[in-house]
Amino acid sequence: MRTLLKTFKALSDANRLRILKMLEIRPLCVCEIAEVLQLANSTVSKHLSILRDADLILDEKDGKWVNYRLNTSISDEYASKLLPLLRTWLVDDVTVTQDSDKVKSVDRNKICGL
Amino acid sequence: MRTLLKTFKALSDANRLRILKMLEIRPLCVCEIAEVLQLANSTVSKHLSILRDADLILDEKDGKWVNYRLNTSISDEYASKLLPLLRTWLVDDVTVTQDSDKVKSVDRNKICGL
DNA sequence: ATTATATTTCGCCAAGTAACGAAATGATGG
DNA sequence: CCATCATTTCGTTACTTGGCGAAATATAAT
Repeated sequence: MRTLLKTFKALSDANRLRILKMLEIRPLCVCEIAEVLQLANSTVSKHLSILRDADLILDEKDGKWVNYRLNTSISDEYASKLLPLLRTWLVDDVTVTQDSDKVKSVDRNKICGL
Repeated sequence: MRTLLKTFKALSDANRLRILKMLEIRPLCVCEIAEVLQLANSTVSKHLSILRDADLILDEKDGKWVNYRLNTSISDEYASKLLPLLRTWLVDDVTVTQDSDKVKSVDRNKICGL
């Protein structure tokens, strides 16, 4: 129950859903996500830790960056069922499609060092 | 997005998950649920309205009672996918199985008029 | 009609959550 | 080693949420 609740709570925030939909395109680092969502890096970092605690995403160090990507492990009871569903949802959502466009053009080397 | 968020938020509370699992057994009225969960009727009524707003359950007047039951409509985008998943989850949860036992023995004519 | 019962709505309080900036942490590159 | 940059953690603030009891609503029974 505890784990399932953690998962649903993680999915109960608009910015976290936007992050998950962005990660369907490709892995992203904190500052790329912060740029697209127009949120402080610390806020995005918090959202990512909540998604990671719910086993919805995984993190991977890559030099000075941390890449976050969807957890596609089929052994995970909840993520393996919910993430594929989410992939079929919000496909026509205006905000989500705008985010996707931004993700495709964003470059971490340009935006992070502001 | 708004609708999906409403659905996930509705699923993000332990008592509401317990209610949904109880409704897998049979339709229930407010006071039966309140008896099993040991919560005030007004609290249960609030939970039920949240689940109803998320289209996860339906209500049906039955004399002085209101019966709540799972929304099994296959046309509902989110409920039709999430409720079947939930049915496969929490099957071994101690609290949920205890609730199920209580649901099978509870009688609205005995407990409601306290 | 009046009383009783089931449910909903309202107002309140305590606990949890999302946001930010500032400070702390960890890794890179001179 | 030292400076830089990405990320995380911390402290604060505003808002949301879940709980209750009391009052309001609606139906049933006398």
